[in-house]
Amino acid sequence: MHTCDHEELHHMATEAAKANMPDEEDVGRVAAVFKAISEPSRLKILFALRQGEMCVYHIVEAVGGTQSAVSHQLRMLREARMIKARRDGQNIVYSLADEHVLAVLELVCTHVNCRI
Amino acid sequence: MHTCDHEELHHMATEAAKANMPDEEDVGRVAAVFKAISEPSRLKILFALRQGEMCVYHIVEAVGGTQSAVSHQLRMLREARMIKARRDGQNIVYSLADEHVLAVLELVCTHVNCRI
DNA sequence: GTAATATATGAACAGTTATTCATATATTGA
DNA sequence: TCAATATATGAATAACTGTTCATATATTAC
Repeated sequence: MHTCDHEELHHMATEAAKANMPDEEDVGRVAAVFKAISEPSRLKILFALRQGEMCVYHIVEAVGGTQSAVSHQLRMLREARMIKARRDGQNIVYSLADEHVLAVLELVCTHVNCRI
Repeated sequence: MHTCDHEELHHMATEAAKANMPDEEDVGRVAAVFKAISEPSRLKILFALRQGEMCVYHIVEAVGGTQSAVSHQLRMLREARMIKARRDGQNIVYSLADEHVLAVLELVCTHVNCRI
């Protein structure tokens, strides 16, 4: 049996934690969002799109890498609803999905002392 | 040569994006934070610690899994400065690192329509 | 000192993921 | 219709990551 100095306090926290734990599905959806923006290559795309909407060719120019790789990454960001796409003639134009995206980026940049 | 309807506008965005892109090291540090909280198992630990500080044994109780797995996860969260640790006798007591952590969680939960 | 408890860690394996390559789809202009 | 351009995608592979198992470290009680 486990004991620690703050046994009762911690045990109450444990019970509360279990009671207030989001269900597996919600945890998974939140994790998926973080996973989408946890790779440097995808993160760069988000940083680039702070400047406004861009088509794929220009995103490739801004962040580097091949068209194919960027396209795969764009799909993941789109599926996580971090960016949105619209067609404009031959081009697909991407932009940040909503204000949450920028807010999260800014929060974490502050957290790691990175000025953006 | 690439062309699109908003050629000049996009090109300016591309140039601005390159100019304002954080350097590789900063991108990496931001990505590392998101990576740390992009696994359901680690995310659950953060959700659990919303209730207050807990020692490892109680975290294991709250989130499930083995002591070893949880311990590995705790290390990653600690290295990403999402949680902090203090020793209390035989126990190591963990808690959320600062207010940013909760703020980021709440933002993303809102984003995916998950009430926490 | 030893035993017991709490936590951490290294190595190995299994599962996941990012990139590359080749190719497919969609749009435009002729 | 066909050619050119822009973007997307399936499959394969290489790199990465999470978990498990065994073991190590640190603290307390005796």
